[in-house]
Amino acid sequence: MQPGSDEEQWREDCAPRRVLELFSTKWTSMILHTLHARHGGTARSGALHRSLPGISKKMLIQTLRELEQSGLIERHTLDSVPPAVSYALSPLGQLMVEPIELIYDWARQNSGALDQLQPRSTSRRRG
Amino acid sequence: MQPGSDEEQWREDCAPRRVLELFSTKWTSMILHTLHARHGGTARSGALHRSLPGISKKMLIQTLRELEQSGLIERHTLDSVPPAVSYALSPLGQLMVEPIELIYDWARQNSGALDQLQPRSTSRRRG
DNA sequence: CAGAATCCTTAAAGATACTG
DNA sequence: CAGTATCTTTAAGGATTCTG
Repeated sequence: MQPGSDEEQWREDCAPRRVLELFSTKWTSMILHTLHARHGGTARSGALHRSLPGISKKMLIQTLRELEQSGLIERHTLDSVPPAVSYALSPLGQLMVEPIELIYDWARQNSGALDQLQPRSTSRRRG
Repeated sequence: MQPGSDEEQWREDCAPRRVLELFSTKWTSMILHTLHARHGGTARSGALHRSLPGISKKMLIQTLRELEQSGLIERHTLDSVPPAVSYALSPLGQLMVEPIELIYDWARQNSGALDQLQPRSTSRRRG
């Protein structure tokens, strides 16, 4: 088609790819979605864990750390015994929830058509 | 929030997760996007390869095979020498391009804010 | 040109046990 | 409750070589 038009989007580091890279790890988008859609933006670790059936404690904490380092969530701790820790979407995190909800909404609206989607023979992500 | 509301979306096999799983492999969404946005839905293998800087021939063919098996693209071959093969978005593929373009559009519109996104220390996806 | 066949490296994810 | 520390598995992705 137009070989050289809008060259930025083919760069390795363009915005779309950064967003998609965020979606490429198993739990990232699900945690952000759950935090937003099920907990209104803030939740304690345990509550979040219970909202995410199938996730291991390790993957939960690890992903939360990565999200924190990316500036998408904030970790708030109440120095009590037993410890109480909550995670909240940062402003940037609230922004990143937008495309995630776009996907969720679109997918739910098209779930009928998506049933035709054959799962890949390879991959199947070691779940 | 509402613990038990809309229980489907927390299932392992819900539509949103199937879509996101498709995005989880490195080249899938980029190939579909390129096929659509740069080639109008159909392209020959070589042209596609040149439109995707950084992809290896192996990953291109492998991902194309998976997309074909998922019913998202169709492989058309002209039995000539040298061989000519083209790949085209199927109706289902054209549907799946929708959420991909949603992401691309959203990301381009918010590329400024996305510059704040810190890359994760781990991961960095072996590219 | 389009692709198959190997080999290899690493990271993503899970299991399990332990700590304050 | 919230989190760390290992250990292991496996598959995703890449490099290279070969073929019709």
